[in-house]
Amino acid sequence: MINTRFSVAIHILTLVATNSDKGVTSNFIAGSVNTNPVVIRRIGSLLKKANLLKGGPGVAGYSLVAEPNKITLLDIYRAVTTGEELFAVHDQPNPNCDVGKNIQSSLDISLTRAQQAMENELNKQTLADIIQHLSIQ
Amino acid sequence: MINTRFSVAIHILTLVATNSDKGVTSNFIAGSVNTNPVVIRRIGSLLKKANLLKGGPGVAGYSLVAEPNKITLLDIYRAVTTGEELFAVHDQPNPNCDVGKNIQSSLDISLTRAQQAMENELNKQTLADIIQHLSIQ
DNA sequence: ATTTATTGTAACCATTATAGTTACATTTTG
DNA sequence: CAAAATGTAACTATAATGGTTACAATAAAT
Repeated sequence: MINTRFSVAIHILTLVATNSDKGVTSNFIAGSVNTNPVVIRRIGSLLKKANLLKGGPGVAGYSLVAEPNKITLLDIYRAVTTGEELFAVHDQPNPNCDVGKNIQSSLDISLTRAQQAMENELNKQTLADIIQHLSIQ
Repeated sequence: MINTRFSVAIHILTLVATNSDKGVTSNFIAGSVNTNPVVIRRIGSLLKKANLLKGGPGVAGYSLVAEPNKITLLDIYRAVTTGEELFAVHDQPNPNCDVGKNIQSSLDISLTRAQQAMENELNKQTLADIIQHLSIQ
């Protein structure tokens, strides 16, 4: 299971997008996510490195760098999973076995396709879609 | 990152498929995967519950229930991730916040699509594809 | 029948990841 | 200068993961 940083990151960006009038502080966000403000700042830090969020020490609250319909879920996913693979593959299969010798590259072909398919779908959806789904419950 | 049980499960089934003459024991498999036989038997147990493998106490080695081209990677994925979601969502968002109140169902819509896309791709690939990739390195 | 080899599973352990927390330096605003 | 934020290091508790030992249960071979 992929950890909650991705869903929390989406939550953060959604709050910033829908409260652009107020100062959306880590404290405010933590109250909505129901966690500690440091957890928010930690993920906020990743989102800033990915150029999705603005803000900094002294500045009260975060703001978006781009419009919600320009921020894809893939952008957010990549921000919080900095380049890691979706599927782990076991380390040291036996090189003296025909299967062990080649299984990693064989797995790589298939698992990369699955990851690609997921990322393609994330790339079709934006923060604006998330916001829209909020209202039509 | 998804744990190595999935890739080890594929490795196990590949060995069983390509060594149907010999008795493919947990010991033999462990030597190829490079782990402890109990780890293999543990995953083997899941694959038996999913009706992908045959074998049992007293019987030396495992054998396949179906032909490799009838076993999809999705079958294997489902066997080792017994029904759990791909993406974790944080637990208790604040119900007194418009975003917190609805974010879980909004996330569910989007993340389910991404999981579906991945599973659709896994469903297109079979154990036979894995075996074929082994030889064309 | 007895021996042998094997699987199934419980129990335990070490390592790692995760999320929460405290503390404090840094920075901007007023 | 004071107040209010953020950034980040450091520490903690909890849980997941994979490895290991141990042993009961089973089937095959002799």
